[in-house]
Amino acid sequence: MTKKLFLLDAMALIYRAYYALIRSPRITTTGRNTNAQFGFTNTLFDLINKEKPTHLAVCFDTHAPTERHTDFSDYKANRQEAPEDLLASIPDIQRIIRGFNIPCVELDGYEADDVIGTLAWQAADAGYEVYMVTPDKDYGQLLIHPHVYIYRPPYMGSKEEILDAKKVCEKWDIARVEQVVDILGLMGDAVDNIPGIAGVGEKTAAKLLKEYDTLENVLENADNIKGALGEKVRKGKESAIISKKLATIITNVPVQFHEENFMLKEWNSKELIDVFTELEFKTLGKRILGETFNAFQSAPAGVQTDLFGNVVESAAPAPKAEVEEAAATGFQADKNINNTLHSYSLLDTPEKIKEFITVALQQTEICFDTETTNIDANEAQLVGLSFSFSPHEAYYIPCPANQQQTKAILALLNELFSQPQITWIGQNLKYDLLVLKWYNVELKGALYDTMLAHYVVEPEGRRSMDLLSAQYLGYEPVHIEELIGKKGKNQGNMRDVEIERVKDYAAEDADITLQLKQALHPLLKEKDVEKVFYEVENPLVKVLTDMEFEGITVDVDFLREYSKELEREAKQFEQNVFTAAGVPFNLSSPKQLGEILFERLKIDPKAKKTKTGQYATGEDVLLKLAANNPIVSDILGYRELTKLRSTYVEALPQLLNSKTGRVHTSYAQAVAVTGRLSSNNPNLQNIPIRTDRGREIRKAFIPRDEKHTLVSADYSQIELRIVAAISGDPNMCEAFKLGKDIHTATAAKVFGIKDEEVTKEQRYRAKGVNFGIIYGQSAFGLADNLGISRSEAKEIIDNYKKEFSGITRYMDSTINFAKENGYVQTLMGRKRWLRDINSSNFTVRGFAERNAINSPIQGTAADMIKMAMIRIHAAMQKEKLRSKMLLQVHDELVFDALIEELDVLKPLILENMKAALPLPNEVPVEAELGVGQNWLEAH
DNA sequence: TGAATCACG
DNA sequence: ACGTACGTGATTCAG
Repeated sequence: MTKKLFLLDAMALIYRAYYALIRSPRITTTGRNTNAQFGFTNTLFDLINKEKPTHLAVCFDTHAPTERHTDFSDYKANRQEAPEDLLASIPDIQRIIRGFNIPCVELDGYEADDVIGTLAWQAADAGYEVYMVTPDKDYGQLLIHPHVYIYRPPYMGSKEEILDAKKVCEKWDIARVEQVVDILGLMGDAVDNIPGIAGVGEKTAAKLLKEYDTLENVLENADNIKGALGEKVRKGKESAIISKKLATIITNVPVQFHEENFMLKEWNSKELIDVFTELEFKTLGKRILGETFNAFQSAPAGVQTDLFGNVVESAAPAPKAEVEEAAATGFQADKNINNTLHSYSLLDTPEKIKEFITVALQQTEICFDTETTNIDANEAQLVGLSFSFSPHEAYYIPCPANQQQTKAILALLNELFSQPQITWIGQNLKYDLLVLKWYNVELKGALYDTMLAHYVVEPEGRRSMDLLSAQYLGYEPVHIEELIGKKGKNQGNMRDVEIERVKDYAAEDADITLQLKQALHPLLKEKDVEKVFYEVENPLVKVLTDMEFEGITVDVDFLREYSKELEREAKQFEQNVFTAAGVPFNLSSPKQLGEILFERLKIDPKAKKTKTGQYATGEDVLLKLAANNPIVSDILGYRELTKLRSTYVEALPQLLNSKTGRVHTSYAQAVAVTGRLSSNNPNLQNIPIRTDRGREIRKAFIPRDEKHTLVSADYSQIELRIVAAISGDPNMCEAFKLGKDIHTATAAKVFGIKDEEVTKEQRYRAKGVNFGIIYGQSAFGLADNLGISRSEAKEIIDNYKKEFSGITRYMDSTINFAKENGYVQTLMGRKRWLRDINSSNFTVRGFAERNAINSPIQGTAADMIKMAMIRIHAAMQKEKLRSKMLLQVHDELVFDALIEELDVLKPLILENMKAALPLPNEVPVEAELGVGQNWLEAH
């Protein structure tokens, strides 16, 4: 058997693991970030399992300076300090490596690539196949030696990749691997601060080498190179020579390859168990160490769940002697069970489907998933359905392109779907429900959406099924890209993929989702978020499905006319700006605009720059300059009109559904950390209203026909009512109870006058403070926002704090709660974790503190309207109304109302909105309702 | 792909 | 001394 040596570039892999999960970091209950430890361990374990190396070593860099640093002081000079979390992970990772009984190699004065290069060549000389495990392309130069390869572990959905000399040459577009150092010398490396030749990148370097073969030859012939490139090369000669030297990996480092040291040995399980327990690697620990790992786990104390997440009696922890024995022996883990032990059946005849239905009818919980032709559920055709009710077992029913046949299959399944006692489990069920609704299929039972379970357990970060599977099951499922290719114009269609492959993919999805449900289910209780999950999020799914199915009618002719008008006016503004500037330029480019305003016209000597070094030209900046510079109002005018045109007026008519001719937005139910919905494709939650020209666009949203009219109902000052209610501040509660205008009442208190004496300006300022409170604003921010002095702002805030001391108390106690518990929560128990709340960094902590104040307010409002939607939806069904709920805009609901139903519908909406979530301290909830021939009129 | 800008609550 | 309001999504430019 050939001997296979794997050499791991530790730091490169650690960095990659850390940043791969940066958007949804793994945090332990004690607040440690374990991205790097998790990712590295996963990679290492998968590698051992899959590639079956006979020999293995991990190479680290040391802190000692290398020859490269002494020769060239800028080397790696602009490399940023690694994040704290990442550095803290290194000792853990070294413990893990020790646990696997793998040697760590490091040598002062040399970098990991030098050590790896030297060992690789020695081992290859000794007859090994050597794989250097790294994402770094620079290693390509070492492939001069046959039997040495680069192994790039799987990353972010792409498969692992083994690079030989030929593949490396293809990647760089060069003829021989020897040229890797030449290309690096020419182009440099921004990460390591290797300069190369200024203005020469990868493509140019490859071109030069095609002609001149080596870097030295390029430099010798510099005088023959024409044009700007020749100039660059002549200027960069010296730099190129240094760069090549820096990029050359040293292969005669004083290390010796001794094969007995690098041989894979038995693991030190005790060490591994200790580290994994400490890092809270539950599923990963189990995957690597097998069932025995559970026996060592103390938390959660002996709780295990059965197939459907019900708590069952757990086995007693293993006796001490057994523990010692297991630790002493060491043992290899089972293979990835998902790959080997599953049974996925293809149900491609009516008989098989019927047989399946008979079994499925016995179940109370079934996991299912649809395969379709389109990511837009409203345009999708069904390609197949998969089901699972037992882990590692799943069924796939293909649906032919012939829609009649597909309907016949669905007719068979309808008996199953209409069972009221079955709970349907799925990941993002709204999608599947919507696809089925277009086939007239409706699910009668309750829903259990794993995406939403994860949302309430961990509202931040992403939750694609692939990610959840990796995180909670330690298993990487088949990626959809492997079937239909990457997103883009060449993306294929699920319909064209071989049925066997779709079966494996689809069945696995249902299987994994079922397992995910089991993994997530105990966390709902652990984190105490069951209420919001069962009473708010899951029941909302069917409501949103129906809203997305309906869509809203858009008056395209009106928009076309309006577009022309906006274009005409925008041109005029643009002309005015060009005239004032004395030169035409791209007014849509903030960069060019900044240069014109602040360098050419010099309208503000104190112009501020953004963090990227450009001039800031945002609306707030420009408004301050508007008084003295007439050009500014033309710029703002242009901005307003082009924004309206490109984002709404031109975009909306492109998004009409092919079947309905209406616009169907999609609501994201698991995106906003506070619990709000968000709307996309198109976003119908940001249709203009604040300016006259913008507001016009609302006229384009109209009822579906002459028998209908639009109804809009919105909560009045809901967030401030929630502040009053949960803070219990007597003055603010009182104002609401008396039905006062809250901003006027606030102004009266703050300025010490009667309600009737409050001026417009005073009310405006009080409104500013009220909003500031909701966001945790400072005096500076208030001053900036209201355009008043800082001292004035401070006085107002001080008065506010005195008059509404309950609110100040609430803010302080909320922050304290967050500091002690690490989270804040809404009235429905929706939580947001604030891991930075105790940070020593002022800015970071400040951000967390403002979140602590704002999230319960914004989140409670979100809970309330979601519950109102569920109630209204149910009441409309009960009354058999044919009017439809169409849109939700955070505190507003829009309906297509059958005119004859208005008398029933209006009170039904208002009463359910008000009663959806009663507030403490008897603070009343008010809602208002309007009717009109378009959205503007109704609002 | 990220930054800047701006639409909404 | 520092930076300064919460939550979203779409469009445009530019590297």
